[in-house]
Amino acid sequence: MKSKRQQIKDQAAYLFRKQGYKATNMRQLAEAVGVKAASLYNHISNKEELLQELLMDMAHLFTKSMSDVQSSSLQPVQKLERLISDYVRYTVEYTDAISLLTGEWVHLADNPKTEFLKLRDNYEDGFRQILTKCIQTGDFKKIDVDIALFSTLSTLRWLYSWYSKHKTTNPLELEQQITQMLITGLRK
Amino acid sequence: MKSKRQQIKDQAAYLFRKQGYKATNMRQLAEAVGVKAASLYNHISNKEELLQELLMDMAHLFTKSMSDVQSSSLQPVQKLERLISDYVRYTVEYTDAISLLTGEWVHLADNPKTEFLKLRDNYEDGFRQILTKCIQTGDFKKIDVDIALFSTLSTLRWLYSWYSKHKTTNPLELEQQITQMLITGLRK
DNA sequence: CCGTTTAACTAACAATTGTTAGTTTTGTAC
DNA sequence: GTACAAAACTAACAATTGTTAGTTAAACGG
Repeated sequence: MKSKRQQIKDQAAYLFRKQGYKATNMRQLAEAVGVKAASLYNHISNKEELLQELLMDMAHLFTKSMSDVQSSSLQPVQKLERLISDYVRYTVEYTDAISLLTGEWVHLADNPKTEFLKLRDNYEDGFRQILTKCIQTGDFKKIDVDIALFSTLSTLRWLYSWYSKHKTTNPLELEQQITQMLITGLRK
Repeated sequence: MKSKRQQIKDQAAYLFRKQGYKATNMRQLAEAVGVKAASLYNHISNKEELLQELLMDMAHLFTKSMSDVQSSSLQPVQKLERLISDYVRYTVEYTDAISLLTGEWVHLADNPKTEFLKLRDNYEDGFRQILTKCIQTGDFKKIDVDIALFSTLSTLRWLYSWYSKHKTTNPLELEQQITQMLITGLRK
């Protein structure tokens, strides 16, 4: 059974996603949890802590994914496929929290914001290095690596919204379709 | 010279993008315009009107782009290329306002929200029809059309954030790189 | 049972919010 | 220069916000 704290975080993720962090107030959150607003403070210290933890939980997930892939002995293209696979899995499992990565981090205070963006940048850098390797080995064409990085990450970052509308698709097939789309493109 | 109303809208777009609609207050907006908060109401009727107009201006831009392409006699693949080209142009010209399309529409009241989403859905439908045509003609492989649509639109919708970091790239080259990335993929 | 901790409640606070009323200044047409 | 409209200002409002204080009820170990 889930701790009250986790229940609060889950509801917060749901509401922050649907309405945005700033537009969600503690009374709404409390009602969703089934409690009065003041009672929330027996389990959390303040509103921003919720956003902070939700975002950081996800950021650490991706940091782990990246460092696992980096320290593996896979080929560059396989590394890329593994990153995509992880991303799809996380999106399916933590749809609400993942959705916050897109825009809600701007509401973090300076310190946690900096920390969050550092992790985000590290992830992007790791991704870029792997893409670069894929080009060097000749597996990928000599496309602008920043464009490739941007297009790939965009697709992955929007995945949660797509998944919300197509929950039926099974994750494995989804992952394969996306990988194929990104790697071989649209043209026959 | 720009009207005061337009100046207010421009600053609103900038602040809404940077901080979010809910996190931006009328006193901040007023200061950015160089005026006291109450004076804004000589030019606008309320805060939400600003968000509404910013979003609707963009939505109508895309609606126009789509209907122009649809009524043209271009080949399906050329139609797609034209849509991408328009999207890049708009992104470069209206970066701030375009960025609001991503997440800030949730703060619209029910009525304008419905209207906005209708236009958005129409655009997506038009896009899907063109992609379907590209597959039927044999120009594109038989990929899941919803995946192709989703991946393409994701890349376009995130473009504003990429452009903000790479303002140096000229739009035409950007458009060509993105088109190539989407259509021929990464693999050599 | 009892004593202690945990977690719920009510009530209220200080701050911030969008907006309005009323007034003064600025600009323009004659 | 006077009259009128446009647009700025000051001051204040009602509502909403996150959070705290103080208190009561539930849960639990001995």
